[in-house]
Amino acid sequence: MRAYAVLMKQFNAEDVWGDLTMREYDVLYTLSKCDGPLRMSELNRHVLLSQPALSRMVDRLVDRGLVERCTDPGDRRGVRLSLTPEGRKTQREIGRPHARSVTRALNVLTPEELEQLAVITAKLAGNEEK
Amino acid sequence: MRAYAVLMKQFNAEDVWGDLTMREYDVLYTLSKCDGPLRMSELNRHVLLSQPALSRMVDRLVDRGLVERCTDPGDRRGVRLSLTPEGRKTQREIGRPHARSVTRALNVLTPEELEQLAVITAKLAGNEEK
DNA sequence: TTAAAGTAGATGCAAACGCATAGAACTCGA
DNA sequence: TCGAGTTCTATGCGTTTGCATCTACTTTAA
Repeated sequence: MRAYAVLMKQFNAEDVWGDLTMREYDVLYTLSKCDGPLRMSELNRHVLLSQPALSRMVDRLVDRGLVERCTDPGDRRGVRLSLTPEGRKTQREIGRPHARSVTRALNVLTPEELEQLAVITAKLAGNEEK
Repeated sequence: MRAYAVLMKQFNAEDVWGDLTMREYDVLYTLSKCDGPLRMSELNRHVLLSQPALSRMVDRLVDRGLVERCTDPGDRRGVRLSLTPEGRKTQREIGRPHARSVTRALNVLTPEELEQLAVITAKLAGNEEK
């Protein structure tokens, strides 16, 4: 957790975020990865935010033309979220320099350690239920 | 980051926090570790919060009698923060069950992986400057 | 078929956050 | 020793967050 705090502060201090917050970028990034529309609840699993907070954040991103929200035809109380072309563009523009920051931060690790970290985090993230 | 989000949501869902938030506990925990009074800025390095937010959070913890704030005699613009006995007690009461959650979460890792994780996070956290 | 229970997402509201900035204390060179 | 620059923490203010709750839709089972 200490490591996470340190890294996040570094990333946050990097001047690459344009007029997005890191959390907003996180949403755009997640949407850009799992292509195909995502459900609110799916997205919520990836982002460290409460469901109402995420709901309103998506509101704002929709208002700003970065995200599209359309009701799921299969389950009409659900929602399908996807990036607009504009949103995809924004994500890429910010993602590029951010990826460099991440690479730089991870440079202190040896290749074996990187590999180990990948395995470990996958295990931890996979352990979703108690 | 995915792993962090998953773990944090698990921990947050655990019903062990009493009337503290996780962030507040984080402050109490940090103070309990580095014994001897901490400076605001030191504390801020450990906690993922902006300086003003931390300042106000300490306000609240002082009001609630968990933390003590006295001006540093050596540098009179600075502040020395320490737990009150009450604060120490609260930290321990919450820390115990929380530690169990953490242990449980880390149980999916092998002892070697735990060791590797410790090394890796130490390296990442040590890399504070760009 | 239909009422009860369950699930997905939205909204009211008070509390907490971040940004910008202020104020007070220290430092250092002239 | 005095003023410019820096550092440490606090405060004003608009925005965002979380909790509780609500609405709307789906599922279950009688």
